[in-house]
Amino acid sequence: MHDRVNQVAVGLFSRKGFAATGIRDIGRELGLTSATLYHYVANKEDLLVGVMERCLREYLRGGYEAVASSPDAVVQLCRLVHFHVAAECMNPMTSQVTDRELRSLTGANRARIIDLRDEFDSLYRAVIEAGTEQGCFDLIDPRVSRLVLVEMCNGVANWYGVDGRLSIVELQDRYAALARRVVGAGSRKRVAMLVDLVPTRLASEPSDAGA
Amino acid sequence: MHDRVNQVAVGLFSRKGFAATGIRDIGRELGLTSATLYHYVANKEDLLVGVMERCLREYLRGGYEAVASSPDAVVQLCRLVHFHVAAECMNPMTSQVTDRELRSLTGANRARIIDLRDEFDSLYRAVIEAGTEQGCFDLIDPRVSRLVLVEMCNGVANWYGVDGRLSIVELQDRYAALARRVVGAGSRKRVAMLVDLVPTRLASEPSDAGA
DNA sequence: ATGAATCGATCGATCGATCAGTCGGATGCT
DNA sequence: AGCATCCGACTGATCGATCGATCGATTCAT
Repeated sequence: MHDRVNQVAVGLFSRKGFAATGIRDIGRELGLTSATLYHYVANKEDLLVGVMERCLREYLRGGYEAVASSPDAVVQLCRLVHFHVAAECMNPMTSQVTDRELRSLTGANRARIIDLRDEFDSLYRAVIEAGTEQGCFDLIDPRVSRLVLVEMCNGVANWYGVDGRLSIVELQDRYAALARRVVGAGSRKRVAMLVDLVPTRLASEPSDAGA
Repeated sequence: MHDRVNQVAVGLFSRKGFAATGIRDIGRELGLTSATLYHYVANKEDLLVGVMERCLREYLRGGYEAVASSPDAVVQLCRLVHFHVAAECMNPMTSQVTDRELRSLTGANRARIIDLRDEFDSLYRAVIEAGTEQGCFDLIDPRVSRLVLVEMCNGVANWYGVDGRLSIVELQDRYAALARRVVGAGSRKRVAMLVDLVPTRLASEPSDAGA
């Protein structure tokens, strides 16, 4: 039941935003009273911060695995982007909420989530530094390149799902190729992708069956 | 005074979100009662939709000008990205609100803003089609490339201002170079930038003097 | 005197959250 | 088997606060 609460909440947070979603809205969609909801959740912000933290930890898990899977910076980048894109596709609503609702958090919660998000960004920073040291990147600007890479991958969740003309695998390949262009790593070298590096379908991601 | 209302509103909408911002919050920051605010604004949603529409119309104005300034698709892309990036830098909060608060609009307002946003996206689509016909682009995927271009430019507003280590001009050049890489238009050809294609500082953009 | 700007008071609605209490099934004791 | 107990799920009622919005009245410059 905890999962169902998270799914319904993420669905509403993603569609209407955290502040515009009432405790009663979540309960109604579950056939519960708002009072009952407090049996599963301490308060509204804890519900949000829990979703965001579990999402970011999954991103970090896969991100670290992708970067650690090879010493070659080009391979690292391709695998990181591969994972990032697939994770966004499999959890579009959860990712959207995690991306956009930072402003709804207060105090220590906000600080904790910011740290996790920064830690994920640092994976891209590490890959870019590795590529620079290895001399296999032709960077226009390290910082701007990193911001563009993160932004373009995060953006997938904004349209994937409503526009699913491409499969996840097709999208992964296109994004990896684009990422190589962004960092100036030619497409000469062929990169073998790990098939066992699979993002998790988060428990907070709505099944879409109710949409 | 209408401008000051818009500026304060955009500042709060950008920081806390539309739904989490109360009418009284806006008034307080202006030294006004919530009742007085209704002398300048019909209602809360009209305040938001006005800001968004004026923002998008400015984006469209400059976008059309950029694309119409040359028949060469590479030049069109560079100038479009140049303008887009500069507009985001000069109006980060207004752009952020326009990007993120679509969900807060209802009915006809939402439809109207979606149309304007789609019209702006179509500028990128037109440039990509022109580049394809002219044979000067080496595209990985037309649709994905367009989404990535729009997303990476829109993303500038998310960090510019808090991290202003680069001037607008420096950022424009880096983004234009990255955009050429994304569409596979080599950096061989030199593109002269129009200096008179300048984005407007919107009346709704806070002066930052109060921050 | 006309009209824009401003106010305090107030409307009904909704907000997040709390409370005491009901219900049914599992558990443990005799 | 019979009874007591406990606990998780759940509820209606209600709290104080705040929400967007409206009203008549007042101020003030032209």
